[in-house]
This record gives sequence, C-alpha cells and structure tokens, in this order.
Amino acid sequence: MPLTLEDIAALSGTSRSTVSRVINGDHAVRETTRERVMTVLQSLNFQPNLAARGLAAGHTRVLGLVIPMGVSTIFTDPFFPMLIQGVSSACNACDYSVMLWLAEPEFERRTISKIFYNGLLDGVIVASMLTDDPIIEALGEGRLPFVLIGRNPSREQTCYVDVDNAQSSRQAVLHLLRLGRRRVATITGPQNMIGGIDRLQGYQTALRERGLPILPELVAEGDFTEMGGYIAMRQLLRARPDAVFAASDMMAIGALRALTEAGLRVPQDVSLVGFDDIPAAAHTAPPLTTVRQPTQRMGALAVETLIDRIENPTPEVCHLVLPAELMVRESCGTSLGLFH
Amino acid sequence: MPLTLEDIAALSGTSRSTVSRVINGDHAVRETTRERVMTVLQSLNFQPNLAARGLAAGHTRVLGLVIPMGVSTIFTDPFFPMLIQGVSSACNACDYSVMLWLAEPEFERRTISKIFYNGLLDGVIVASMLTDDPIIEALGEGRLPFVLIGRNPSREQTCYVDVDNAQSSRQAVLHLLRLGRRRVATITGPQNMIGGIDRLQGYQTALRERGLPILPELVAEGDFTEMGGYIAMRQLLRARPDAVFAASDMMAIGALRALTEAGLRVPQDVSLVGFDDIPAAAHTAPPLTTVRQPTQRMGALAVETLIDRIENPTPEVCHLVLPAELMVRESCGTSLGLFH
DNA sequence: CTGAAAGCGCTTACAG
DNA sequence: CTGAAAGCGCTTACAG
Repeated sequence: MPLTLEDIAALSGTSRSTVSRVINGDHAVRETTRERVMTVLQSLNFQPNLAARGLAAGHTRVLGLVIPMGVSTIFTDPFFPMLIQGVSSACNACDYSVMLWLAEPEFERRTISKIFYNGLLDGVIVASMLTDDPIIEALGEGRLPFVLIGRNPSREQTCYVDVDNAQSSRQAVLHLLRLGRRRVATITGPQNMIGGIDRLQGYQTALRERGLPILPELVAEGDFTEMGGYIAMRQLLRARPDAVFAASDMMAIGALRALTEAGLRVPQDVSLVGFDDIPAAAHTAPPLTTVRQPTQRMGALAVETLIDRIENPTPEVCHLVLPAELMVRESCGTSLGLFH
Repeated sequence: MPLTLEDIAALSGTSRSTVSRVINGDHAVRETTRERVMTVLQSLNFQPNLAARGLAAGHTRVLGLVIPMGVSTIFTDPFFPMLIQGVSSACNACDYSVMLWLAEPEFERRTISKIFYNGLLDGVIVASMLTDDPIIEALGEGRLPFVLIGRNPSREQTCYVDVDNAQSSRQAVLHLLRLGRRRVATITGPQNMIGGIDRLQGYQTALRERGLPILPELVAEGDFTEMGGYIAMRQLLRARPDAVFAASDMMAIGALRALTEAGLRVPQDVSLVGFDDIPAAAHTAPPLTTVRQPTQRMGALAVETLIDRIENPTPEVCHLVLPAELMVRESCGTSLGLFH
C-alpha cells in the first residue's frame, strides 16, 4: 500500500497536520520539526494522494486542454503539436498537470459539462479557433475559469491569447507591395475560423492603405491544408497574380506545387508568402518567406493567464495579443531581383 | 456550490447510498426508485465529483499518456498527433480521461515517480521508442499498470503494442528487388529507437533472403526528419544506388529532394519507398510508395490493453503486433516501366 | 508552533 | 431492496 500522511507522522514523531504543513511549505513550522519530517519524506519518496488533496483543498492543480477535432489540419500542421508542447511545458514549470480533450465535433453540451464540471479540473484552455464553438458557449455559461487560444469575436469579455493575425498579415502584404507587386492574391483560411478571418482582413487593409482595389478573383478560400492551397492556387492562376499571400505555410506549399506545375517560377514570376513558419518552410524550393507565429509561447501564456485567474480572486479579463515576425526568405524575391 | 449526492438524495426522497448505486448502475435497486432518482439526476445535470469518487473507490478512470520529448520528430511528423488522437478517442469511448505528459529528457526518476504515484492515474501508456528510457525503467519498478507503444528489447515481459516493423520493411525491400533493383540502399532511423532498429533489420533480412550482400556504403543513418533524410541521401549518392528504402516518409521526402537536386529521376533512375504513409506522402512528385502504419489503431489498442490490465485482476502479459500494408504509388516504379 | 477534530464527496461492506 | 455508518487521504480552522 502507498504511504499516507499518518505513516510519515508516525515515523517522524509528529502529527498528520504538521506533515501536511511541511509538504505545503507552511512557514509556521519550527525549523527543526520541518527538517525531521523532510528527512522521512525524502527517504521514503512520499507522494501525497492528489485525489484526497483535491477533495480536501477544493483544487487539483490540473488544467484541461481542449482541442476540437473538427479541424482538418490537426495532423498535417505542426501548429497543434507545438501548442500542446507549449502548454505542457508551462504546466510542468508551474507544477500543474494537463488533461487533454480532443473533442469530436458531435460532442453535445451534456458531455461537455460532464467533462468540465466533475471536479477534476481547476480550469480549461480551449484552442478552438472556430467562431461558433459549442464548447466555448458551454464554458461561458459555467463557473470554471477558462482562457481561449485565439480570440472569439462573439465573446470579447473572455480571456484569450492570440497572435496579431491582422497586423502581421498586413505587414506581409505590404512587403509584397513594397517589392513592386501589384496583383497580390490571397489564399485565405476557412472563414469560420478566426485566424482565417483576421488574416484576410490584414490583406485587405494593406491593399486599401496603398489605394489598391480588392479584386474577388484574387481571393480564394482554402482550408489550411496543402491540398486546399493547391486547389485555391489553381483557381487563382486564371487571374494571373504576381504575388500570393497564403494564410498558412501548408497552403503556401500547396500553392508552390500548383505554381511549379503551371510552369511559373517563384519568385521570378510570382512572389509567395506563407504564415506560421513551420519547420518545413525553411526547406521548400525556394525557401518560404513567412510570418513566424509564436505558437509555443501562446500555449505557455495561456497557461500562465489561466493559473492567474484560478489563484487570483478577482483577476481582470485579459487579452494578450502577441506580435509575429516576417521571416524573409527567397520565395518573395527582392525588389532588385524581381525585374532582372 | 456544485450539487452533491446528498442534495440529489433529498430531492428524490432517498439516501445518498441509493443515489450512488443508481449512478453506478447497481442492479440491486428497485426500478421505480431508480427512475425517480434518474429524473432528478438528469433534470439537474448532476456531475459526481471525481476526486471524491477516486478517493473512495480507489481508482480514477484517468490514464496517463507519456511522450518523451527527446525525439526531434515530434513536431514535424504526424505520427505523434495521430497517436494522441487514437489514444484520446479510445479513452472517450471507454469513459476514461487522459492526462498528457510530454516528458523533457532531463526528467529524473524522482519527478517521474512523483507524477506516476500520486493517485491520479489508474495506468500509463508510454510512447517512448527509445530503447533505454529511464521512464520505462522507473515504471518497471513500480506497481502502476502500463503498456508501451513500441516494443522494448530490454523488457520483453512488458505489455506492448507495436507495428510489425521488421516484416513490413522486409516486404517493402522485397518489392524493390522484385522490380529488378539490385543496389537497394536504406536510410535508417536512429539506432537507439526500436523502429529504427527493426526497420533496418527488415531491410537486411530481405537482402539476405535474395542472396544479396549488405553493403555498408548503401546504409546511412537518419534521424526520422526531412533534413536527416536529405543529408543521408546525399551521402548514399556516392554509392550509386538504384533504389532507396527510407525508414520514414519524412526522410523519404528529404531523400527525394536530394535526388532531384542531383538530377536523378524518381522512379526512372532511383526507386524510392518510405514508411508511415503520412498525408503528405500521396502528394509528393511523384507520389510516394510507402508502408502504411496503423498509428491511430495502435493508440486505441494500447488503451484497450491497458484498461483490461487495470480492470482485470490477473491479465496476461500481452504483445500486440499489427501488420502494416505496402501502399504502392509511383515513386518505386513498376518492373515494366523501369526499363523503358 | 502543534495536534485533535471536522470535513471534503464519494463508495461499499454491513445490517436489516 | 435500502439506509446508517465507516472510511478513502488529505487540508484547515480552532484551540492551546
């Protein structure tokens, strides 16, 4: 049988209460007592039962990470692995654990609240991206602390961590315009996902700022996959763009394939810019210019924000928006190189 | 405050014990009582506190999934996302939850047992692959049920689920030989990972069966990444292979890049076969012949095996080895096409 | 600074 | 078939 506080107390000649205080770092314990208990604790490698602790203390130091599976990119894009890694390592650092929920789309509210209100979680991080996710709605009605990865337009009073999609997309497109490109197309993400919406908006803002029209034939919707990018690019080809801003690297890679197949050279004939800076982006031919998204950092910040909400009695609603950096590689060309 | 059994009991005119019995499906409850309680339960959407249940019952219905982060492929290869998905959805189906541990390599045994013996987990699935993982050793000394994804040569008395790496690799190489290829090279995985070892062994077996020598200059070690495959292929080029078996699709994609850069055509000059059948494999130019690994199925089987060990008093040590299927696409050529 | 005691919300023999 | 009671292993006022 595993040891209990009572065993440790007996072995160190003190009481269960004192052992508990030592374990929890209570300063109101005499130093000599503390040391005596510590010795026993360590020599037996004692692990307190977290279920019991949770029941008595009213919290578990366990966070939920919810990732809706409705998204086709979950296996093909390193975004989610990186996010999971960021969340996991921040939890480790804060001495929290993470329970993972890959939520199948057909989950209904009953299941959702069964999961969230069973007393095992102190809070939840939701990486939904979908603008109208029932999980977010269910959480919104409850009393469990939660923070979103990716803003949600319909609940601005909710905590979230996001990357500045609109601003960094705008910068990417401005970069293309600065290189002299005039027919800049875009392959958007799905328009029910916030990243898809905001990146398109950044594209539009950039064109408008430079007094250029937004032409429907230069805008095609993708689904964040390589195949989606390929298909969208073939459609865009008819409008003869001289540059393409793809809302994800996977789509940019698909677009590159379509361009190459069509006999067009990147960047000489068409400049190409992606979004994410996945590892593969540096190894395409030519290497892909892209917006580097601080994915792991977002995960870590979500954890820190959530823990603050959990441990802090009256925290502010907070919106953290991280900047993203344009990684200029060869696929966009240079203003020098372009016209030679 | 959340509801408790006592609340439900009061509302349905019965006792806490009976409510508990109804929730846990005890048949020794009169049907009319059961219905009365059920009505209250459902109308209030009652969720029992799992920490309390865990403490009282001695189990939590939570499984741990441990993935060591020492592996460079965790972000670039869909293997881990797929595995996680398989584990997660099998857990959902069995009404278990999963706690995720992305174990940083420097974790020492004290931390490991702190994690595993805190009473929150009924069992653990370890997707280690590393032949000498301290996590597996720590688990081996303890009393927590666990199963491995990927066999571990140093502990054959442990439960595991694996794909038949050796057999399916052998088949892939035999296929190349059948096409008339005679200088078949291989890009292996790391030789401290079981998949790397077993796939190399399959390659060697196939050559030996056909009476062909195993030439050191036709064997190069990679690290399961695209870049590793690229580097290994450049090295192999000096030995002028007419076919390459890469121990992962990501490495095959890197090899393809190296071959293309060297002006060699696939499959006309060099046949190429990968392993995994990741989504991208169908979209390379030419599409990649590869061994399809049932990754999600492995995750699901690991869950089922583990739950059986947890719930079954004296389960057998079991080794599940799944077959993998060769997906023939264009990158290996055909015996007809090859010589024209 | 420390211990005895109550209590967290369940499960499960035990008695009836 | 059902309820009163003990107990799971902790935390935390409370009293001293």
